[in-house]
Amino acid sequence: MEVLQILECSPPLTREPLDVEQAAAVARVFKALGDPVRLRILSIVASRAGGEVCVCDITDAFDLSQPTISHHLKVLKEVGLLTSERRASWVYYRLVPETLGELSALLTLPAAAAAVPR
Amino acid sequence: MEVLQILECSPPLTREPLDVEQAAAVARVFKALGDPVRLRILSIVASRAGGEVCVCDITDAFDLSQPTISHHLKVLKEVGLLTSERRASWVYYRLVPETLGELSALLTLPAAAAAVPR
DNA sequence: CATTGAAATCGACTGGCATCTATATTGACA
DNA sequence: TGTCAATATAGATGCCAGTCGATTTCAATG
Repeated sequence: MEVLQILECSPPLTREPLDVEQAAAVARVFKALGDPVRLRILSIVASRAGGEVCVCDITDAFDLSQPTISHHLKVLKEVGLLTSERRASWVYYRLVPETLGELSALLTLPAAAAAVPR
Repeated sequence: MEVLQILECSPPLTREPLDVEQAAAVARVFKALGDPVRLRILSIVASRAGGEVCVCDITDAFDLSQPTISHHLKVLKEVGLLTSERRASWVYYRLVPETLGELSALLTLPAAAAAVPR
């Protein structure tokens, strides 16, 4: 649950080695991203104007059973990449931008290395 | 092998949904990052001044067998995060910064969402 | 050319994960 | 309150992945 807090304290990979605890927490998040279905789900939610996506819309986008989609949503939620809110009969998921931002920062290159000539 | 090329063509997650092929390629890389041992290995290599790390140094940093470390290095190499070079009896691994950079870009938030006030 | 040390490959074991079907829960509404 | 639709949970199954010990490959060097 405190994945985001650990992410906030983890230095970029290029700065210093991760300690065991940091590596475990960060790996949990990347593992969640390490499935093509979850990546597509995340990109659907993250790119949706308005920020919200109903579960039924996500399910329609895949050729998978409803429980399977529900499982993937749960995984993404558990690692802090998504949140959900129920309104009436429907559940809406939205991105947690902070978590994605921390991950991006973790992978950021130092300015020198970022310049890639030719 | 063309993982880097697909990464280069993949839009940020917040921009538009990934297609099936992009998601598969990107997931391969994130799956490689989804193991705490590999994350630590990567951070050791990425943060090393000089850019190079000998396998023996990596092995020493873990309480795992040499074949296990070798296996993890192979995984990181297969997804384009590391390269290796043999010199004399030793093999040196170094980071492929482009791949890390592409991943970071993939997770980048639009400027508006990136501003996270306390 | 034999030996030694570094690293990779092989084969086996085991635990975990993606997926499914079936069932439960939740909320709306007649 | 009973039914229906949307999600979540439970349980089962088949496969993949992390780890190990044993072995092989490769290069240096005596």
